[in-house]
Amino acid sequence: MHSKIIDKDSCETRCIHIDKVNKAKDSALEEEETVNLASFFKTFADPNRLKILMALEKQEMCVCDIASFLDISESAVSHQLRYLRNVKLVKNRRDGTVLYYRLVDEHVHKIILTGLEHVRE
Amino acid sequence: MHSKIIDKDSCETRCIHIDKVNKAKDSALEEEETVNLASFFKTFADPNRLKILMALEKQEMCVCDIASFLDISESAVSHQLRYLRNVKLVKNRRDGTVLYYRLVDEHVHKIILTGLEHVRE
DNA sequence: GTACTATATGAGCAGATATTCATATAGATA
DNA sequence: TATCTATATGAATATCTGCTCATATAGTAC
Repeated sequence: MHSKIIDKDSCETRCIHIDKVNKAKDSALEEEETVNLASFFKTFADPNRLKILMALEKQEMCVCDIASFLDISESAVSHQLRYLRNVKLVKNRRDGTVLYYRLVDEHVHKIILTGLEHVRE
Repeated sequence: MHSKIIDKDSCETRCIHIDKVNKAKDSALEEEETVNLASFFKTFADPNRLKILMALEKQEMCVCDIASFLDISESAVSHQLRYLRNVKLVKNRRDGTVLYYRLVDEHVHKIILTGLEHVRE
């Protein structure tokens, strides 16, 4: 079981359990899907972005409200909102010069809740 | 409703809807808990770490198996496994010189599944 | 003991990322 | 029209992150 097997596709790679490696490869997601999934989690991996998402779960807010809430610059908020817009987690509506942001994804709540379950042990 | 209100706690901050800001502050998590939550999501935000976690959902694997599976160096894998050990998502058992890694958290599966639901629309 | 194997670890580095700052733009008001 | 307000955006920067490389360590085999 511990026999050394050299993988034929990459001569550099040492591999003890080729059956395990093959099983992992067979059940793995497509590369693109994995990258997208990691990218999705990255959205929640920044404290300020996470705070914005959690705040927007309760109510729509404008840029300067969020800046005041987070105590960071409006520019920083605007950059984060662009990020969240790009990944299609928030949308905005305009009322005069004010832009009100809101969540547009029903998975956000579920993701955060599941994460909280872990953090709280 | 659009009256300009200056927040008394920070004179620099402009704030249009102080009621919304206060509501956001009231329902927000503790700073430490938010940071921990963001940190937890960061674990899933790297493609290689995510692949390791998904592979370990199926079976325990040793370092060189994972390196072969991901086609990255054993050192890189070892660093990522240390990361995952530190955040208490994996544990290992020793058999001679070989260390077999496995998942130790039941939330991993749920988090990944919920993320996948989103990525797949 | 020595030699070998599997893994761990620290330093260094290249690329990513979140913020700041200065400037631009869209809509409101006069 | 000009000016003000709320937000957007690009460039620059400082910090963070994941990898490589060299070295160390723990266990095995002799």
